[in-house]
Order: sequence, then structure tokens, then C-alpha cells
Amino acid sequence: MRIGLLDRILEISSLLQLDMKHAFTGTSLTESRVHVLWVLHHSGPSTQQALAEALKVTPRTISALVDGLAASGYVQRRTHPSDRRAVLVTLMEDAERMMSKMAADHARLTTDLESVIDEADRPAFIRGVDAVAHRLRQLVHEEEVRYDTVGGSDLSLDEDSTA
Amino acid sequence: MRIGLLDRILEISSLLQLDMKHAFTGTSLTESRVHVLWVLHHSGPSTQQALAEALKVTPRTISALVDGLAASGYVQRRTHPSDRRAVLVTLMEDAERMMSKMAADHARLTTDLESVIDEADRPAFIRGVDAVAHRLRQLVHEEEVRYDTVGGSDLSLDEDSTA
DNA sequence: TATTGTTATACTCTATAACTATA
DNA sequence: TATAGTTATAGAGTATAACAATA
Repeated sequence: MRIGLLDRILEISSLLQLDMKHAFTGTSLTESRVHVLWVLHHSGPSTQQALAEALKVTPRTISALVDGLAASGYVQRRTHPSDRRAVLVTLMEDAERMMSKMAADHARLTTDLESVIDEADRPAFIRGVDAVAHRLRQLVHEEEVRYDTVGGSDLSLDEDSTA
Repeated sequence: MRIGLLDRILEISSLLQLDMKHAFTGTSLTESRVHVLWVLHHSGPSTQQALAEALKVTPRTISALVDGLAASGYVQRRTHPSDRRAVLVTLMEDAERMMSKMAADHARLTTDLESVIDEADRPAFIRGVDAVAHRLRQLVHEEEVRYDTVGGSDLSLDEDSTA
């Protein structure tokens, strides 16, 4: 067995990450901050709770990310119309324009990547990707259940402080 | 247009990352540290320079990662036989055993993921994955060249301090 | 002079815990 | 009592710059 499917996918993941990283070096943007902007662009003004769920991080982390984005003028915290505890993180106009450009780049890259796959292979390819994604969702979900009940893995040398 | 290829791949990436994260919560291991161990397991004792190249981070970052791994007993710094400036980061015996288990898990997951793809689709699927990986390598390489010469992107609101 | 790794410093992401204001 | 967000604190990853020891 040479290079397996998993290694190929991992390489693609790391290449995509590199691609993102390159796109933002020299700016105040980072992957996490862009992730916030991406959610705002697609969902509209959102509470920090909603952002925390979308990014799967704690609310505290969102506070820090929003601080950074606000300092650079990408977003603004606005008062929530009906809940005075909450805040609506809102994209500024320039940032909205920038995100539209980014979405266009995203669509362009999608087309680009699809175009390098032989047309005859595409349906099978998409089926395969969906099957893999579905299986991974299943596996991650199983782990989350196990994790919430017992937790931990046997892959480490660390002392097991469960005792 | 519904969900495009790129979004599907990005979802798979994030699921794989989650999967890794779950596997190591509760231990002193992290994705970066495991990456170091993985390289050591596959390449044998390595200088920190070599590790820096493999992980595409600065040597300084490797110092910190190796410090953490050494403190937990995963690796040891040994003297390089022919270059007294260099150090050979070496897997400890227990860690070596652990990495063999991890490699087995990795192989198992590869098989698992392959098995959910319809057998008739597999050849086309692999061709597609390879084509996409190849195209991404090309794109990242182009960016690296452009980045080394001019640098920066037009995707940000930050002041351009090139002036 | 160039290379290997370190110390010093700093920024970002992330988490938990305690707290404030509001529901 | 529960929820939204913050302050306080801490650990990890990362980077640049200056420096030591060795090639």
C-alpha cells in the first residue's frame, strides 16, 4: 500500500490552509477572524453566542475575536433590539464589500478545482466526497457521545488522573 | 448552485481536525506536537531544522514544541554525532510504541473511509482527489512565488504600509 | 560567513472561572 | 435561576530579532 486516501485528503486540507494563510499574511486578518466575517456575511448580524456556536469555540473566545475585528474596523457591536444583554455583531460596509469579493474568489476556486477533474469522473467523485463526509460526521458524533460520558483516549503517555 | 466541491472538502477538513482534537483532549498532546511525533516516527531522529521544514514553521517554534514533548517524556534531545551545533530529537520507547498504535489507527481509518465509497466509484474518486491535490499544489506554489516577490493581497481593509 | 539552536519579546487563539447586567 | 458578555488568568502556537556556539 502506497499513499492512502486519508493522506491524500490530509494533504489537500493542509494545502487549503496554506492557501488561506497566504491570502492574509500582511493583514490583521487570521483564519479565525475570517471565519467570523464569513459567518456574518452569510447569516447577517449575529449575537456572540451564535458566533460561538458557529465556530465551535467558547463565548470568551468570540469576545477576543470581535475585539480584534472591531479594532481594525471590520465589524461593529450594535445593541440588540429586544435583548439588552446581547449584542449584534455587524459587518461594516467596507468589510461587507470585501467579503463579497472573498465569496467570489471562493466560487472561482470551486469552479477551478472542479474543472481539473475529468468530466466523466465528476459524478463518482462527488458521490465519494459525500460518502466520506457522511462517514466522518458519524465518527465525530460517536466520539462526542463517548467523550461526554467517559472521555479521554488511550493514545498518550500522560498519567490518567481519573483515579 | 447548492453546496460546491470546495465547501464539501472544507467540511471534511474540519471534521478531520475535530476528530484529532477529540483524540487528544485530556492529554498533553496537541495537533502540532503530534505532527512532530509523526514526523519522527516516519523519518527517525531528526534535527530541529528538519522538523521546522517538515512542519513549515520557524526553528523557534520547534524549540517550544520539543520543550513540551520532552517535558512529557515523549522525546529526548540527543547530541548529533557529527555536528555539535545540532541536536537529534529522538522518540522515547513508549512514545514509539504509541506512535505505532497511532499509525495503525490511521491505516484503519483509511480503510474505513475507503470502504464507504461505492467500489465502482473508487477509481474515479482517487483520480479526482489526485487532480485536486495537484491543482492546489500548483496554486500554492504560484502564491509562494508571488508572495516572495511582491507580497500581500487585496483582501483586507488594512492600511498598505508599503508606501 | 553561514548554520543550529536559544533567549527575549510579543501577538493570537483558546479555555476555565468569577462577575455584571439583564431576562 | 438562567443567559449574554466581560474581566482575570493561563497555556499553547506562532513570529521576529538578537545572540551563542559551531561549521
